[in-house]
Amino acid sequence: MPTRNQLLDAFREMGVLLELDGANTFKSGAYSKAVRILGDESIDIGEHVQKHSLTSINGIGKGIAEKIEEFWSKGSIGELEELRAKFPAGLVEMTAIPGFGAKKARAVFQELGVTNIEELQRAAEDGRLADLKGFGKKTAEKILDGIAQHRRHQGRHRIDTAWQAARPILEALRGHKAVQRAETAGSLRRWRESAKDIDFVCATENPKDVMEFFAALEGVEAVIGRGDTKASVRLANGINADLRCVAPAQFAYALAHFTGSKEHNVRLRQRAIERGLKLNEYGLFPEGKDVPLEAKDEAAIHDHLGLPFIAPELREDMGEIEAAADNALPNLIVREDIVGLMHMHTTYSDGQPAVEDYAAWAHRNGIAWMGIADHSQSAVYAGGLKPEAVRAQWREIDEVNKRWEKKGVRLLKGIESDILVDGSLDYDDELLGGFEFVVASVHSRFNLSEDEQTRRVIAAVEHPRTTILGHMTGRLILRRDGFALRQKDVIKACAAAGTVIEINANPHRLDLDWRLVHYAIDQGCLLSIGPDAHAIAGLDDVRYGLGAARKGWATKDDIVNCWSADKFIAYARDKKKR
DNA sequence: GCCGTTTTCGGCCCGACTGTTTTCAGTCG
Repeated sequence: MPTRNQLLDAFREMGVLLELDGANTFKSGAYSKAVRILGDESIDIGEHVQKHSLTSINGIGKGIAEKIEEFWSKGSIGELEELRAKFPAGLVEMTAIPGFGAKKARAVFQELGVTNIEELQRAAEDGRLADLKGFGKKTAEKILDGIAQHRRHQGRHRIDTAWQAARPILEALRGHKAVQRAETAGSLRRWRESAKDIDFVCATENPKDVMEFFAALEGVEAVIGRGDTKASVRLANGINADLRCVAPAQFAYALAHFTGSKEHNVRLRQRAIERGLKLNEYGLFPEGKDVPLEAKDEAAIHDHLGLPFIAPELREDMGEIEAAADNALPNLIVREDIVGLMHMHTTYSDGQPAVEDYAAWAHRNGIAWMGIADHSQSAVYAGGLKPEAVRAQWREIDEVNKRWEKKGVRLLKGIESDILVDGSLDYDDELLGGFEFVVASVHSRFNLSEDEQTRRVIAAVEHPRTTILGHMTGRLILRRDGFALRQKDVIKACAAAGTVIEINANPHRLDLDWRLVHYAIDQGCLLSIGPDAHAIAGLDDVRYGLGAARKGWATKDDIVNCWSADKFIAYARDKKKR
C-alpha cells in the first residue's frame, strides 16, 4: 500500500515535470495544489479511494482523482512515467535552485544537453551557459551561487534558526529614524516549522535610506538584489532575507500580503473580487478607483472584507476564511494563558539544570508549576533514572517545594518513560504510581513496521499510568522524518483513553505536527505544550510550541498547561483508576 | 487540471525585480 508521502512526492514531481513539458501553468499548478490539499492528514486517502469519493474534495477533480486511484492500486502513475522518460531526473532537482525554474531547466537541457546540477555547474563555469539565448554572464554567476546555496542548506531553515537571524535585524530596522513600523512577515510570522527565507516589511517615507541601511547591516554577506522598495540579501548564516518598504498608509496591506500564505492571499483576493474590490499589497481598491480603502491595521482589512481578524498563524487556507465568515474562529490560546510547564530534564539524567533551577525560573517568569520529567532507566545513553534515583529525586523535589511554595511555585514529580518495544512502560506499576504524571515517549526501535509501531504506541497510550504521549513521531525537522506510524489511529486511541498528546516545543521536533493538532482537538483530545528542555534556555522554546498550538486552532481549553497544578495532577491520578 | 444559481467553456490573483532585451520572459512570493 503506498503512503501519503509517496503520493505527494509523485505529485510534486508531476507538477515540475508538467512545467518542464510546457504544460498550461494551471495544469501543473493543479498538482501542486493537490499536494497541499492532500498533505492534510485528516483526509483519509485510502478511504476516499475505496469509496470513489475523491472528487468530493474541493480542488480534486476527475483527472487527479484518477491519478490517485492509479497510484493507490499500482504504486505508479502512467503519465508520470512517460514524463520521466522525457526528462532526466536531475532536471527536477535543478528547479530547486533559487532563481532557476522550469523554463531555464528546459532550455539548458534542450540547448546544452545538461541533465543534472553537476553538469549545470560545469556549463556555468566554462561559459557555455552565458552564451545561451536569454542567459548571460550574470545569470551564470547567479546560478553558481544558487547551486552552492542549494547544496549548503537544501533551501530551508528551522524556525529557531530563522528567528535568531531575524530578531537583531528587526530591532535594527525599528531603531532606524526613518522607520515608523517594522515587522517580520512570511512563514516566520505564521510560525511555520521552517522558513525558506526571512521577510521584513517597513513603513517609511524614505525607502532609499532604509534600503541602504538594511543592505549594510552587520551579518549581511551579500546583496542579491536591490530596487527602490525591495531588497534581498544573504545573511552570513546562509539565510536569505527580503525587505519591503512601503508608505505608512500601505503598511497593513503590505504586511498582510507578505505574511501570506500565498494560498490564503489568493482566497482573500477572490473574496475582494466578489465584493467589487481589488486587493494587492498596496491596498484594497474599489472597482475603477485608484484610492484604496483606509486600513490602519490588518483587522481593518479583514473588516473591509466582512471578516473578523484572522490571526497570522491561521492563514494557511485551511478553513480559516470559511470559519471567519461564519464568525466561528477559535479564541486562540495566548502566552498568558499558560500557567504550567511540563517535560524538562535535570542533572539526574541528561539535563544541565538542577531541580531547583526550574523553580527559580518559574518564579522569575510567572509560571505556577513545572513538571520535571527526566529519562527513565532504559534510556541508558541519556542517563535514565534507576528506581533509587527516582526516589532520591522525589525527596529533592519535596525539599525544593518546601522552599518555594510560599512564593507560589510548585514542582511536579514526573518522568519521561521510554515506551519499550512491546508498548509497555519502563518501570513497574508501583513505582509508576508514585509519579504525579508520566510522559511516555519512543526513543528506540524507530524502524518497526507501521503496524508494529502503531500497536506499540497505542498500547502505551492506553496504559493507565500514561498521562501524556511525548513527541509522537520522533521526527527531526529538516533532518529526519518521523517513524512509520498511523498517527490518526494513535490520536483516536488517545482521545478514547484520555491521554494528553504533547506538542513538543523543541524547534527540532514540533511534534505533534500542527497540521494534526486541529484534528486531535476535533477528536476530543487534550494537548500539552512540552518544552522538553535540557537547559534553562530550552524553556524559551515554549514560544514555538505555542505557535504550533495556535496554528492548530487550539484554545486555552484544549491545552493542559492552562490548568492549575491540582487539576492536572487530579486528572493524571483519576486516569490511573480508569 | 479545476470549476460553475450568469457559465460544461473559458477563465483561473497580482505585482516586483532581474537580466536580457529595447518590450519582455522568467522567477518569486
